[in-house]
Amino acid sequence: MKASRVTIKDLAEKMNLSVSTISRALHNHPSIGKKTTNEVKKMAKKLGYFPNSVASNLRKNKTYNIGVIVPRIDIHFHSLAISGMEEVAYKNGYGVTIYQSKDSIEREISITNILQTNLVDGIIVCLSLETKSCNHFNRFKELNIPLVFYDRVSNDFEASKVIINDFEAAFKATEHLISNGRKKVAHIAGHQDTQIFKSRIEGYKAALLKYNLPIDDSLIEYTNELSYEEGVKCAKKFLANKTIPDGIFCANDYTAISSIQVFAKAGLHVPDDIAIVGFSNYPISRIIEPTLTTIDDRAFQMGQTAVKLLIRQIEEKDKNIASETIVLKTDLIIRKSTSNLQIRL
Amino acid sequence: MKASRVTIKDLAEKMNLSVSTISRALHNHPSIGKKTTNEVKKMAKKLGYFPNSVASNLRKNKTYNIGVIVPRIDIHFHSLAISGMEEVAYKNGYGVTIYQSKDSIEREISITNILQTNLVDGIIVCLSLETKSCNHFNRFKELNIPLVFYDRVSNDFEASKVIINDFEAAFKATEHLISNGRKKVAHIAGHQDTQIFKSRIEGYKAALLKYNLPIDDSLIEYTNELSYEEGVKCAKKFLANKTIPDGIFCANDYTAISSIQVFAKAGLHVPDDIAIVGFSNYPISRIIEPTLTTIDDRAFQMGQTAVKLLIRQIEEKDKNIASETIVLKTDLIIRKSTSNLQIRL
DNA sequence: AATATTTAAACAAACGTTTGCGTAAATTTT
DNA sequence: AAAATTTACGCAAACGTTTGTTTAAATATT
Repeated sequence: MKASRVTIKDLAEKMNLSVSTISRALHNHPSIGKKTTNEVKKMAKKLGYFPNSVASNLRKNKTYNIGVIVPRIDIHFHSLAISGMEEVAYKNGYGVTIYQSKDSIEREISITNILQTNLVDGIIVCLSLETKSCNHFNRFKELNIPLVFYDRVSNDFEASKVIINDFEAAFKATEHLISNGRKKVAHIAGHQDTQIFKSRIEGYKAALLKYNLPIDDSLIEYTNELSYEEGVKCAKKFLANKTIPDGIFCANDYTAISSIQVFAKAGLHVPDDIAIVGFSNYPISRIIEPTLTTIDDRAFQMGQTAVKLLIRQIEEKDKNIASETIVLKTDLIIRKSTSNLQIRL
Repeated sequence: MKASRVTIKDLAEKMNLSVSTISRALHNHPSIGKKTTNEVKKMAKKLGYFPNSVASNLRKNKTYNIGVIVPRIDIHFHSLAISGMEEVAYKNGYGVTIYQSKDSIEREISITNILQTNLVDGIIVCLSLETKSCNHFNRFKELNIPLVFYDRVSNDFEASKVIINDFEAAFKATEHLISNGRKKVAHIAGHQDTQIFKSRIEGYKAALLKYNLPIDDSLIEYTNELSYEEGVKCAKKFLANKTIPDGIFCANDYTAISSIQVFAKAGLHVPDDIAIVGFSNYPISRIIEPTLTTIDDRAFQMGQTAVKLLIRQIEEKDKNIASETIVLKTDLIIRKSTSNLQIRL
């Protein structure tokens, strides 16, 4: 029943020292004698003392806690990113508290309220799909709480950002298809309110342009969520098209996989008849048959980088570090869904 | 530069009231007049007051924070579970701070230290693979901090637990294969130091026993991590076996999928020649061809339930609630990898 | 030996809340 | 109209640290 923790005060009484001496001893403060310091530490261990970080936080006005807002945790991209965040945070003595916006702006705002009362040292955000304005993040500037965006970032809000070059990645992916001999390259696009999907379609178009291929609107299908099911629909539309594509660049892996399956079922061969490129390098992409050529979107590294940036801003707050945007290199991972070495069975 | 927050004290001075009155007004305490209460709230809003939860936490000795230790965040099972946790926690005004043990006992212990100093209100743990003893959790009993295990739990440590009935699920899965007419049912097993994988193999054996089928050791393959690659190896061993199985119950989806692929490549038809059941109902299981019959392991619900249990214990701490073990119902999701309605092409 | 300096520790305030207790003023009861 | 009760608020301590300032003792300097 006696669940009361051992405090510095307890140690002080036990050792006939003042609380300040105990506190300093535990932190190796030079003005405390070696002998006392060691004795204090020994006694602390003996009594099972653990610092109360809440008290320390209050006094120091610092929590060593990072608030993270993600759309959903169970999306592989985000869970990987969070894993990267946790890793770097842990190494630096920070904890990460996770909140899901579930792509709702209302919830995103509500979470910012929580973060504000919780006195987090810094914030990492991947914006919800519904977020148009970032006004609800303004207060963190006033409060001098650093904020780093990753993946879905705001162009209007000045803050550090970690992104990949979606344009370039999409360009590379499309170029890969073209250099593979494909002339009718289609695209399954994401929601155009989101910058990253806009960039991907632009990269796609730029690649067509560069190689003097026409931009054919009937070869572009738009989806809301890039779900597997939507991918099936898009692929079927392509199948029913006047000009059936011989290559598809899909804005994510799920739609790429459904495309593979739809076309295979229709009797077309992937990649011989139609080559397919996805985006994200989800685990499934190396398992599906044929294995899927895709863009590695560096989720883990994105998380790591976001926290590194954030911690630097937290710990050099006085220096008023300028925000920076870090663009991670993406890789095109070439697998069998575009490999022209594959021999038709 | 002036990044100082508005405090209760500021409000008090501004309104010529005492801090205690402000505090009470903000909490709708009955002993503060309606008028004052409203005025205080209005002023709080006007000045942009946000409570400092750290101060409140210190005073109330409660953080509304739940510490979660998972092996890895980017494993789909855990990210789903965490999503469930976050959902319930959020609804109840709690935050979840996530730590990855990375299946290392050393790290798990180190995290418990952090949680102890952080004064979390409760803890949720899925044990690391290396964890043999739970002594490092004992202190939370002394500190009266509730702890709930999920999935990988300890039998020796008295605490609330949320699990599925792995034995029963494995039994169901195997029984399904048998009732499908399979006589030579194999099993790809996980590491036998982990209870859940032990239970699964036992359920498998019990089903064989019930239907008077022999337990053939050559039809059981053990893996360390149930990885896709290991699954490939196991499936190939089965292929090279004297008696090639006509059904496999795999302890997870990845090995099930590699089995599907290995057997298909070998010219066998799934499910006609060999039927395959997985475990977990990963997203990939409804995408792979043939779609995979599998056990839904209720990851999301497990997370929800764990937090519900935990919060109950936190909020009724004085009542000294007895620990309970909740066993979630699993579902066998029948798909094409075991469907005998499938016609051989 | 008197003074100056260094060393080691104590004092006390502060961080922003919450909350038990006390107390005027307002209201009700007799 | 005096006493009892209720209403509305203030006082002050407490939560467990951290840290600027002070102080006493020990050592070094003249």
